[in-house]
Amino acid sequence: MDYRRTYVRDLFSMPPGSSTSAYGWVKTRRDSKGVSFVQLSDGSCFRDLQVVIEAGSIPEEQLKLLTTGACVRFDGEVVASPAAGQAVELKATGVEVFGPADPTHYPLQKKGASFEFLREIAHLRARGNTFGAVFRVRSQASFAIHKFFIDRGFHAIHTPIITASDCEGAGAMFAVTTLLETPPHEEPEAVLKARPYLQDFFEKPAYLTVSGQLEAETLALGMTNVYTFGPTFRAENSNSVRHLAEFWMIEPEMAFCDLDGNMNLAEEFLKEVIGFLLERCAEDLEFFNQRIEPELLTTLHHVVESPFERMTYSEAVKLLEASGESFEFPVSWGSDLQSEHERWLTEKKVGRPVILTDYPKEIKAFYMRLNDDDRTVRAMDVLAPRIGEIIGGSQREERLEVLERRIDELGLPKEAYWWYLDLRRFGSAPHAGFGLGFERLLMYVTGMKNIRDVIPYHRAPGQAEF
RNA sequence: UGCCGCAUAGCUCAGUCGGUAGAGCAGCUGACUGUUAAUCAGCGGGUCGUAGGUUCGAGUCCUACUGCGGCAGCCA
Repeated sequence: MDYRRTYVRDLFSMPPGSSTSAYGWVKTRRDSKGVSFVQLSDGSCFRDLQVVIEAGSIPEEQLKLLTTGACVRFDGEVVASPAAGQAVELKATGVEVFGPADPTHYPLQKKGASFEFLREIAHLRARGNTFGAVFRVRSQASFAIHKFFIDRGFHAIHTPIITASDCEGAGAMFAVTTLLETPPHEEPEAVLKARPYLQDFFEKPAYLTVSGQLEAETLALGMTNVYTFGPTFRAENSNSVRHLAEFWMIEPEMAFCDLDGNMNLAEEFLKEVIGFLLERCAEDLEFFNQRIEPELLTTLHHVVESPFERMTYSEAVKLLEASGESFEFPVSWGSDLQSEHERWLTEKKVGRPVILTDYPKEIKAFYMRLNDDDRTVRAMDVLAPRIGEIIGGSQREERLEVLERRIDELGLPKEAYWWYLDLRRFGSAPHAGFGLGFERLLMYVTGMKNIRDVIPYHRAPGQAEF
């Protein structure tokens, strides 16, 4: 056995008469008087292979083992199918059962199960249509993202996953410590209190990263265009269909780039990645369009073909105030937009992705470049129909005095930012970048409604099985 | 974390006014020469999430707890 062999995907284009083997897992078996049919899947593509087993061609006791979930190899001949539903099929001459699956205990069945149930058996769900398709799209999307940046001369960089500075300011963090190596019955809280952090592994508090942005900026101011694509952790107690405690984030950072350039990159990025997937994952996306989100292909093509709407936060607030809609939360300049506001803008008002810019400085991070009005910053959020905010970014504050003033205003520990401020002290440059949640992109592209269903094993409050 | 909802067969669900539980699928047995979520006949399958309470009687009403889901917030 070798990975270089025929996959189910390949069988569909083999000429009738070819002798071959097919490895995979049984989805269903249908029996008739003199013939049985097995749907075989190996995850190499969306389609199943129909295997035809004529009576007597394999031993009766082997046939009985071919139940849903069983892992097998069929040997046989590719033949033109006489029935509708598939062009070719495999006429079996032999079978080897690698792993039977007792049908009275195997939790999957040929009929669909709820996503909630499948989450509980996440170790088996990749065998079904939906999750096979999700994870194939995830793989291709990952490739498309790297290709997009590498094609444009960006350098892939790896920012640290463990960070010893509490200054990223993007939400609650997971502590990283070796102080808990003592057995739990020795009361870890007491241990933590009794022993100063000086005795911990890093000799200071350490955390899992919530963003690689600040580190990415340091590489951009030396290598010009860089990007990260790695795991990110947020310890927020958030229980929603679009948040995870562990997720993958893409963060490009560009020197000699302003907010307009940043918006151009974000728009190009979404268009190219989605366009790539429309081509490369056509069968999988067709499935999502039929079974998950009826408007999927229409909206994806629309995103690829039409320019994104761009407006300032202030313009958006005016539109919302004039909308006549009765929102649960009132709209007023200076407060952050609620989900319902973002949804109205992108779904009802514009009907395609919208980029909002120039938010009030009070509701955005300290590192965003201050506008001349001294009230707004060069921030941008890309909002997409169905899922809301998909990208958040900004032009960064490159002026040392302004950045120091912002840090002081917000009462942040300036000493901790010494290296970040050094960038502005020595050879500072206008620069910009954004962050994109990989799983949010996958939700958008597949139409899946819950972020927990676009990652193999989700991490959320109280959820760390597998 | 707040609000709302749900929890009944392996899965998806129904269960009326409170009267000791039902369907489809899956499983098992059989029928059928090519099926496509095959079809047809028969069979088995339940401590109704847990613990209390009200009642002659609770799947059904009440309380608490647990689990899950949705919405909101936090954001990517």
